[in-house]
Amino acid sequence: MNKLVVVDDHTLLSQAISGLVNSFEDFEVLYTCKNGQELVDQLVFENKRPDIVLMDVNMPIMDGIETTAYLKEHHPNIKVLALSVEEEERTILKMLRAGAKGYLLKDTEKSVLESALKELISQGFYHTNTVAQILVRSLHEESSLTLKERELEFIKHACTEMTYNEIADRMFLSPKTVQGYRDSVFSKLNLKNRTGLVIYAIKHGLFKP
Amino acid sequence: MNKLVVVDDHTLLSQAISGLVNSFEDFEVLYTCKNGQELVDQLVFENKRPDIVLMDVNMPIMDGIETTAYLKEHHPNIKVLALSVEEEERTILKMLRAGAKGYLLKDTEKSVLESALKELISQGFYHTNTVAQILVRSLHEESSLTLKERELEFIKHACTEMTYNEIADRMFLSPKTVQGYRDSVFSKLNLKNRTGLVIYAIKHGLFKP
DNA sequence: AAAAAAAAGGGGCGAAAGCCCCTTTTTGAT
DNA sequence: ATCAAAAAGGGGCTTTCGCCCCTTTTTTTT
Repeated sequence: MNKLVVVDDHTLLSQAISGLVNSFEDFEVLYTCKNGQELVDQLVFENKRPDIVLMDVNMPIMDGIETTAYLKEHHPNIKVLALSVEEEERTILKMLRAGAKGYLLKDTEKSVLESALKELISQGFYHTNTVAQILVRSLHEESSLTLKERELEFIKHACTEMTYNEIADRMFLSPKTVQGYRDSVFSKLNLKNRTGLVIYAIKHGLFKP
Repeated sequence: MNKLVVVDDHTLLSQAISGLVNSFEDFEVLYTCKNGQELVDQLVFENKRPDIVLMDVNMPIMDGIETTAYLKEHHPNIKVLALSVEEEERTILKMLRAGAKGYLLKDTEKSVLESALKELISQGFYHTNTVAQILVRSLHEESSLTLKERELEFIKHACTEMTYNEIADRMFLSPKTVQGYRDSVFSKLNLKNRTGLVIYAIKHGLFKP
């Protein structure tokens, strides 16, 4: 019997999915969580560790990407199957990069869910044609996650005690444009704040301290 | 003839000092500045480079410590003589660490200023007994600039995407206490914001990225 | 030439950061 | 036992951040 946990802030949906999964052979849902934090809290109990987590991407408190990254590091045996309405390439890539073993759109057939779960157990991963295409495409033609020239410039300036307004002055741009760079960089790299950006930049050699 | 520049936000004072210095043999004041930024702006002109800068510590825009550090890096030939009302050990040490060749209190005799300037030219530095004592003391008994254990802990947490409130939770402290650590760390290391702290921490091995 | 991306700019708003001030509690040393 | 610190906590305020939204301008593609 494969143990599952469903993580989704929409309680109704997570309960509905639980029922569905329980109707599959060899699969049972241990419990549901409203966000990643709840899941992390539950994982301290040995008997509450699932084999698979059905993870929503957009959640409050601790979102799917963050939670998946956490699981990858602290519970590498738990397989994450992302379940989302998001069709955006950027989001899908972020989830996969965080360590998800598959990515399902919420409007897929229940039979697809079942075969996805089965393949997850037997193969270790499951990817629809769409996702597979995106994966391949991301190898060639720069992905939407790639940082632009101007954004890289911005990052170097952000690794400084300058305020964004001062950075705007230095780059001969309006403050609003610089804020735009910040927002897109945060989104691409899945960062919460400037501190995170500085650490990222140094880790990846974008800025030498 | 040794060329001087006086940098002080109190125009009257800087003018008075200029007059005084001009009355000394072998010394003349080129011009005065109201803050470090003005000085930096002037230094692009070859004929405006002084031998000595009489530098106030507390100034708006760009303070004495910052300006001295800038000069140390970009104009190492220019000698900075700090001139301040600040008697605090921490401030004095910060100025000297930034590269000042001497530190005079504003209530010293004009004869002391004259001999300080002369020694600055002949010896390269000038230190009163008081300052010399502080320097020696700072070698033994931990200086007030030394980071405490708890502050070092805080710094590690600050190199994270956590907010200060989250850091407080993690350290089992009130947010206000953590804010206190931030303020004292900023003051001791002469930092403007958390970005600066992260860079400092990584540069000095307090945090490994 | 038309359509589609990309780059630049902007409004508004709540949360976080930063900076003064100052008090209480704990701890350590004489 | 007393006194002086260091540590912890706090009030109040301004600025900066971060995050939505959305428009205009420029460049690229077809």
